[in-house]
Amino acid sequence: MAEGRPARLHSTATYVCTAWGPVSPPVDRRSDRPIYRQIADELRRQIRSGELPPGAKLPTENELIERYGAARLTTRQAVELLKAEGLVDAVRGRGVFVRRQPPIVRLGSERFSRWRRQANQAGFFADTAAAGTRPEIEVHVSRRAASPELAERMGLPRRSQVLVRERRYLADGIPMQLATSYVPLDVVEAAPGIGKPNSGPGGIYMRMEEAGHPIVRFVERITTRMPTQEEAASLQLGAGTPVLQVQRTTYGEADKVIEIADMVRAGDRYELAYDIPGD
Amino acid sequence: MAEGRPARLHSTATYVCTAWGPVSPPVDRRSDRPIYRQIADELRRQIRSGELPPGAKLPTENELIERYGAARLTTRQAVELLKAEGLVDAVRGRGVFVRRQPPIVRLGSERFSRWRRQANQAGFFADTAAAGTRPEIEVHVSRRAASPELAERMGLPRRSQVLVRERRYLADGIPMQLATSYVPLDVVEAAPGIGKPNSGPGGIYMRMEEAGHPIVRFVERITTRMPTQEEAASLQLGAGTPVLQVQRTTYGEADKVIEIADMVRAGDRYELAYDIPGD
DNA sequence: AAGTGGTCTAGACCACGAG
DNA sequence: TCGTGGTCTAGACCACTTC
Repeated sequence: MAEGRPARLHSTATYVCTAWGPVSPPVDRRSDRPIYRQIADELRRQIRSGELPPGAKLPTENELIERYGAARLTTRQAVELLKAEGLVDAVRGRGVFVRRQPPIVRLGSERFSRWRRQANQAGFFADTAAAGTRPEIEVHVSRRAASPELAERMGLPRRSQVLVRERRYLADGIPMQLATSYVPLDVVEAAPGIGKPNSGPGGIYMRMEEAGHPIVRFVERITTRMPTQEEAASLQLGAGTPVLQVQRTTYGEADKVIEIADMVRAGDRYELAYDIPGD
Repeated sequence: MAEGRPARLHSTATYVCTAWGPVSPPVDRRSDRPIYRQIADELRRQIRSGELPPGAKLPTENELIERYGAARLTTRQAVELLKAEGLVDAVRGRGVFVRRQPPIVRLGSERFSRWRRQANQAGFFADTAAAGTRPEIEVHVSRRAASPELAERMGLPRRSQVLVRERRYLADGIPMQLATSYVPLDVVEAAPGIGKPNSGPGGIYMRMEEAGHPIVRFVERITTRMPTQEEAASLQLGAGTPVLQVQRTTYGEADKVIEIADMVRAGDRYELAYDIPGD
């Protein structure tokens, strides 16, 4: 395309300004900064400044090629950079678009209060109710021998059997988090509801407290990292979207570990809040 | 290179096995999965399995080209994918290496206890002492008018002046976090040490409590995202490394906000832990 | 000097979406 | 059908590291 014609600035522009030079800042080919980074810098600036608001369409590859006089791969490298930064999404056949920020769910530590559990205001259903979204939970329950690491974390003898609850949580059909919980079998025997896919109103914490395993405290450990390929697919994460990894330990009386929960949450859809006493 | 010769598997391999087919799983050119993804899959598998342990050198581009019979750009795309996932680092002139995991600093909420403050065991110096590393803090102090958003967060009238403390924290010369704190001027007047770059033993929280502004509670809000270019440079983050963004609000008596701290922490160097009471 | 990864060009064919 | 982005090839020159 455009063979034999002089490079133009915008495929839809009038010719008036083409005689005066580029409208978009041209690349400086003598600069140490690679051309693809210069192009990315300019697009990034336009996104940050709001010239290209969320949902806006970036120039097509052919437009970038004409605008900056670069090869196709060079313009693609620029867009790849923005994709890795989580700023844009490419859709084959349509174009490249500035990413829209999804609504953020705020999880406060107050949602662990006993009052909430007893009022059936705890857990994912309450989280979605607060956000006005439709909850959906995929559950798989099994029993298996704990790995040495897991047994260590739970204070159990090696190779102890544990109940395993694997879940995927969705709000309005959008995957929010993956979670795997492990519960010692003596706790499950005291509160059989825990072993069912649907653990009933108030969730497994309510079942535990009904069965004489009051919850004394939780500890949550938080890290972040890029998702594995499997996590990115299961959570439908865009490129350049990290995950929050939350590892929760639930303690009953006498510091007994009554649950371990390993969670992987979509990093662009959650905000976690914690209260810390001043003394 | 290798013009006119049939593609071989390893540049250093004997010819014995080449008659039998590739040693590394070959790419399936009829598969729907792009070749560069197939190459990345194989390298990722070797990294996860420990065949390529942290610090190990990946095959060079020329080796990958011969091994998989692909073009140079195709093998580069595979390595680019692994870089974006944070699994490897490329060093010009040397090669591509499996990334080593840096030591992780665990921050527990107990470090906010009054006991720690009074024993001078609070803050970044105590964090590094626990980790056995040498602390370094770059501080810039200024005063400026609060933005409307900041005034809102602090419960101050619009355009109020606030003290601004901007810091960069390093441990053994490695950048760990960027932080900006805002303190209302009446608190600074009561506790002038807060306005000095070195706020003295126990830090600004100790100064506040000495000056009759006891700390009642903290709230920390946590999100994750990819760093900006500036943050990635300042924190010396490798490709594919997200950040933890922590926004802390410090409350004094009568729910007065006595400090706001916005922190950006290297996502691969921190683990945050919080205690949550069971009631 | 040789080998490594970084950048760039000029083509090609394909799958997908919209008109 | 046409324009879009996705994949792939076969070259080229460069900067940097190692020997």
